[in-house]
Amino acid sequence: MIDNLVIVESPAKARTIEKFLGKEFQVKSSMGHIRDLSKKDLGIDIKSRYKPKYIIPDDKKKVVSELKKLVKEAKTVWLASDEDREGEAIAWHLCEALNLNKENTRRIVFHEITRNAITNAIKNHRGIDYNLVDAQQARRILDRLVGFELSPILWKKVKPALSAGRVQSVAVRLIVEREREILNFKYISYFKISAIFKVKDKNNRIYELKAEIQDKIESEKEVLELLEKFKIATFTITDITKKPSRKTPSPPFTTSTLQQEASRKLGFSVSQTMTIAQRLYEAGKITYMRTDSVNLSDTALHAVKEVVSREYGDKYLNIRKYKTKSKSAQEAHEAIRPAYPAKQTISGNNAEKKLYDLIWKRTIASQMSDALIEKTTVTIDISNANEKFLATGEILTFDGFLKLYIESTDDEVDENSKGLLPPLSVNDLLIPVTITATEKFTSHPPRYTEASLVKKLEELGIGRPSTYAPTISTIQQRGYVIKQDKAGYERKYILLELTDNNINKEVNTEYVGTVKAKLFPDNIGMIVNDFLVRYFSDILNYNFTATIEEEFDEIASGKKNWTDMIDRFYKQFHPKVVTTLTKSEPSKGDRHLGEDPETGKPVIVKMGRYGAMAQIGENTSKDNEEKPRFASLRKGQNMESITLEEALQLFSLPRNIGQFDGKDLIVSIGRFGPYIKHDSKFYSLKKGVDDPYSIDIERAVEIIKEKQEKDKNKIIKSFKEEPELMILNGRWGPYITYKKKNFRVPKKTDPNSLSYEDCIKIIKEVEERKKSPEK
DNA sequence: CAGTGAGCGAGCTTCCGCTTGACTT
Repeated sequence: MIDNLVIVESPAKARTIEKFLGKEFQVKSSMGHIRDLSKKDLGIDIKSRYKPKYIIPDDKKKVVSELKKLVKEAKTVWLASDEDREGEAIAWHLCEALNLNKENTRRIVFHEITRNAITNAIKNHRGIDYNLVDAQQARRILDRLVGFELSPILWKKVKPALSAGRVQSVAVRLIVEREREILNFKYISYFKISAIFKVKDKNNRIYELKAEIQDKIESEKEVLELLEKFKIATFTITDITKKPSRKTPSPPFTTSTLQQEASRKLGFSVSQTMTIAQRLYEAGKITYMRTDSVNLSDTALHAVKEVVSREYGDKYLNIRKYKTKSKSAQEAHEAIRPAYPAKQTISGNNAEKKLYDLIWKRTIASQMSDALIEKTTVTIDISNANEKFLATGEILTFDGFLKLYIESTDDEVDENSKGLLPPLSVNDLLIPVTITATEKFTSHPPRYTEASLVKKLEELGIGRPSTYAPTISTIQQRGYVIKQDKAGYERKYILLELTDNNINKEVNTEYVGTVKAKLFPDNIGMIVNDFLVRYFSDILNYNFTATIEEEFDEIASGKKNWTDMIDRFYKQFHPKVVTTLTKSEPSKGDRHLGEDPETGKPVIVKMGRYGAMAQIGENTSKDNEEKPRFASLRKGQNMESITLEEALQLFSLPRNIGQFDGKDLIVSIGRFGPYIKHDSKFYSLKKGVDDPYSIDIERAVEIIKEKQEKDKNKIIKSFKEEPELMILNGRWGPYITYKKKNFRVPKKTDPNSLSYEDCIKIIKEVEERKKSPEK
C-alpha cells in the first residue's frame, strides 16, 4: 500500500520530484497524453455534437496498465501534469482512463521543481478545470477535422499520401511565398560613396578618418558629377555629436530562441538541438527544453546572482524579470536554464558541452548589467554640394553582459563605423586621400532556415515548442520543402575612385549568393500550396491560428461552449470540402511551355506519379495517335521557371554517342543519376564533372576503363569451396560477401590471410550476435 | 539498382501536441 501516488508528464521530472517528497509519495509519469482520437477513422461523431472517440494508443497501453495497478494501491492520487491546456487535458484523460474517483483524486500544479513549490502545490490542491479541458478538446478536434478532411482531397486531386494541416500548410506557404518573392525580385543597383580623409590635430599629427555619404546615389552619371565637384571642394567638420546608448541582454532561452541561437552559433539543425537538449535534461543538467517561458524561478535567480557577484562583481549584476512577448505562450515551465547555474561546465560529449555552454552563458548574461556605449557622429560638409559625409565611432564605456555573451543575428552586420575616432574638433579641415564610389545592389529577402522558420511560426502563434522540430521534419518528409545549399554566382560591379584629382573607373567581379542549409520549396510543395490557398484561403491565412486561439481562450474562461464553436467552424468548412472534392479539377501544376519545333506538338510540364515531368504531345484515347513522350525533370529544376529549351533538352536522352569494342555507348539519367550503358553494364558519370548532354566518346571510354580497373582490384580473395563467398575491396575497406550479405573484416586483420574457415567463423559470429541482442 | 507516366480499382496514406525509447547503419 502506498499513501500517495503523484503522476507527472515526464519521467525525468518524476525522478527529481521523488527526491523532494518523502517515502509516503510515489511519483510516476504518464509520458505525455495517454489517450487520443481514434486513428482508424475520423475519430469524431459529427452527428452527436462532435463527440470524440478516444482510445488508448498501443504505445501507451503499458503505461496505463501500470498506472492502473498503482492507483488501486494508493490512498490519494495527485495529478501533477502541466498547468496549461494540454496538461489539464492529460489530467482529465487520466481520470477517465484510470477510473479515478473524485474523493481521493487531487489536481495540483507547480511551476518550478523545488521542495517549497511542491509542498505549496500540495497544500493548494484543486479539482479538474473542465473549461480548460474543453478548450483542449476543441483544439484537438479542430486540428483533426482540418487534417483529416483536407489531406484526402490532396490524395484525390494532387498526389497520394500527401498531407495538410493547420500548422504544416502555413509553414509551407511561408516558404513558397518567400521563394516567389525571390524569383520575382528585381535587383536595383546604386552607389555608395565613402572617403578616406587626412586630418591634422593641434600638434600637426596626422590622422586618417573614414566617412560615408548616407544617401544612395542612383546612377553612375550622378556619381561622376559629384566626383567632379569633389575635385575642387573643401571638406569641413561642422558637427560632432556624442550620444550614449545601451545594450540590454537577451532574455533566457525558450525552445524557439535556443533553436535559433544553436543554429547560428553552433550550426545545429532544429532536431539536433532538441535531441541534445533532451539528453542534458534527462541527465539533470538543464531544465525542461520544451517551453515558451522566459521566466526564471527565484531559486534560479538566487543561484545566478551568486555566480555573477562572485565572478564579475556586483557592478555587473542586474536581476531582471523578463516577460514573454509571444501572445500564444502558455508558460507551463521555466525558461531553459542550467539546473545548477553554479556549474559552468559539464561532462559529456562535445555537442552537449557546447549547447550547455550556450545555455549557461545566456542565462547568466540575462542577469547582468547593460553594456554602455558612446556613439560619436561627425558631420562633414562639402563646400560645393548638399551631400554630407558622416563618420561614426563607437566605444564601449562599460561592457556589462557583453563580457560573457553576444547574441548573433540573422542580418548582416554593418561593417562601417565602429571603433575609436581620432581626436577631432569642429571647423577642422579635411584633406581627401581617396573618395570611392562602389556600385551596390539591393538584395532579396533571405530564404528561411529551419530556425528562422521556427521564429516566424512562433511570431504568428502557430505551433508549440513540442511541435516545431516535428513540423519542420514533416514538411521535408512530404517533399514540400528541401533543405539544401545553393552555389553563388559572379556579379560585376563598378568602382569609381577619385585620387590625386584623377577619376579612375574599374569593373570588378564579386562572388555572391552562396547559401547553406536553406529551405527551398519543391514543385509538389508549390502545387499543394496553390491548391490549398485557392480553395481554403481561410485556413491558410496567417492569422487563422491566432483567431481560433482567441476562441479557445473564451472556452477556457467559460464564456463559450466548445461544441458551439466547433459547429460554427465545421458548418462553413465542410461544405468547402465537399465542393472542392466534386467540383475542382485535378491539380497537377500543368504549365504549357510552347511547341516542339520538330513535331509542332505542345510541350507541357506537370506533376506525375513519380514527380515533376515534361511531356510532348497530348494524352489521347485514340489508338492511331502516337503516345505522348515523357521525361522527368532533373533535381532542382523548377516547374515554374523551366523554359521550353530546358524542357526539350530533357528529351535528348538517352543519347547514343558512338561505339566502343563494337558495342553502343548509351548515355542517360537514371534514379541514381547520369550513367553510361555499355555492353549491358552501367557506369556512373562523375558528379559535377561530366554532363550527360555534352559528354563525348573519349571521356565515356575513360570512365569505363577507370571502373573496370577498379573492379579488377575489387576481388581480394575467392574460395574454391564456396563460389558465393568472396573477400572484396569496398568503399569502407575490405569485406566478406556471402549469399548477398556483407560482413566487415575485423580491424587490423590482413584480409589476404583469412582462410575459408576464418570467413565462415566471422559470418557465424555476426549472425549469432544479431539473433541475441545483449542486455 | 539503372524509369516509370493510359484507365480501372482495391487498399493504403493524413492532423497537432504531450511524452520517450525502439529502431538501423
